[in-house]
Amino acid sequence: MAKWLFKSEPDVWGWDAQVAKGDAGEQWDGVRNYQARNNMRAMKVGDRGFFYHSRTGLEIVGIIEVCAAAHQDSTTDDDRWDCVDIKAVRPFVKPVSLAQIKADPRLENMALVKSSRLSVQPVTDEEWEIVCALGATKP
DNA sequence: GCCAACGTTGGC
DNA sequence: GCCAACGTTGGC
Repeated sequence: MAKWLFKSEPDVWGWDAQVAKGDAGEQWDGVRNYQARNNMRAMKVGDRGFFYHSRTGLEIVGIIEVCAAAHQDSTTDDDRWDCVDIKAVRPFVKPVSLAQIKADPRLENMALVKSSRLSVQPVTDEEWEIVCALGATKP
């Protein structure tokens, strides 16, 4: 099962808003970047991902699960843009900050560090385990 | 709020 | 198909 990372500015759409949606989840709309879209098209129901707060927060705050495969982004009529639905699984016991990730040599190749502007990113199984351990949270 | 890095657009 | 100009993102 593949692992991913979703970035959002908490002022726009944060972890609390995601949790409030419950198991129904919410579409991860508004992505207008081909690489991010392609990542979403590669997702399968049941895949898990990290939820990262960008700009304000700068930390991974929880784990989400993909609950619907890629479909048309309903916020646009442009059929180039797809999105998946995700739901909150559990919060991190200890949020993992960007500074922590940058300081850990095992995580130096994370897309979060290397391609900081990509809003939907793949995460390797190894990175997944390390970050969950840092967050004191069950993967 | 600033600005560097990146992606996209559009003229040629 | 190149590349300059522009807009957006996101760390600081």
